[in-house]
Amino acid sequence: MDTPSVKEILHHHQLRVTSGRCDVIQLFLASSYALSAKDLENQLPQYDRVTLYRTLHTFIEKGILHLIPHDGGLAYFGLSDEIRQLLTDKETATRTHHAEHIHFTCTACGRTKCLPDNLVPEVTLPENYQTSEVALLVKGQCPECQ
Amino acid sequence: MDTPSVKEILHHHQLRVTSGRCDVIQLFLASSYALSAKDLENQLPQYDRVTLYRTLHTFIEKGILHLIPHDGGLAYFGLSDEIRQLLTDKETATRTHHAEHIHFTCTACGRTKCLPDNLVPEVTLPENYQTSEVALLVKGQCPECQ
DNA sequence: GTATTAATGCAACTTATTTGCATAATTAGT
DNA sequence: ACTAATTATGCAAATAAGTTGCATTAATAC
Repeated sequence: MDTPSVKEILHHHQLRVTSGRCDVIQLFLASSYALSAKDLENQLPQYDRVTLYRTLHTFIEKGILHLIPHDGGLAYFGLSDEIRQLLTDKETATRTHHAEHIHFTCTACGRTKCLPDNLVPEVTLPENYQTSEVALLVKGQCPECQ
Repeated sequence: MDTPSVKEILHHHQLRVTSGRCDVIQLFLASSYALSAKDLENQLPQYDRVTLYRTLHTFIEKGILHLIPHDGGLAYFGLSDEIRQLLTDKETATRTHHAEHIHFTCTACGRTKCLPDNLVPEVTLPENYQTSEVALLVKGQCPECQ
């Protein structure tokens, strides 16, 4: 059905290995851009909308995907850093893990990409605010659109 | 109907002065938190849903409001910095204008607040990415929830 | 291979947002 | 202030996004 490592990911999270879940993970791996539920529907029409929504929720809960902050009223998802590193570049898996991400949205093609999280700077907030997580969203033009 | 300065804002943007638009601006001024279309519906039930949606869109186009990046499937809006400064603290209107914002979402009460944009740090992106705008989203606990 | 448990698909529902069109209100020019 | 021109509003209805219940099917543990 699949490469062994995708199955491993599911096993490690106590999830049954189904073709739907494997296809969803593969799609995220292949796309390198953040995807919405709508994107999944379009690219995996063999599965019911409801199944895709439930898969997304399950993956969020298990930490396989994360929600990507976005301007409009559409939820976007991306592979969490741990998973991406496990499945693609095990060599670089030693780099430090922040709870922080940089997301880049191209104003030309509209796509959102997860960038390496190694350049998130320190943030200072007003008094009495406690920080638990920092998300950095950058808009501009991506390499493909220049 | 209103304080003169709200009317001025509408005039400056070539928008007709209507009670709906004034009430929406007043609501944003009063709330100090980001609001969704649903929030407007709840707090201004005298206006039709459609009117509120259209008002939000008009204000976005004119730069009176901005969309606030958000995790989930709901669009959130906040007064743009220019407007907020014009209407609330003209004394501090001399501070530098970035195209940058800090938004703070409290994990306890769920509300999102626009913070002063004076502490957005420099961001370095990979090669061939052009930055036009940086949005910084911080999650944690707000002063009221501690 | 069977029992157990979890995932899927379908139908229907709720919530979010948009569009068309007739009516009402605002503004510019007198 | 009065009328014409133009824009905003409300209503109805449509589309889009996301959810829930339940019966069926598939995956796993033994």
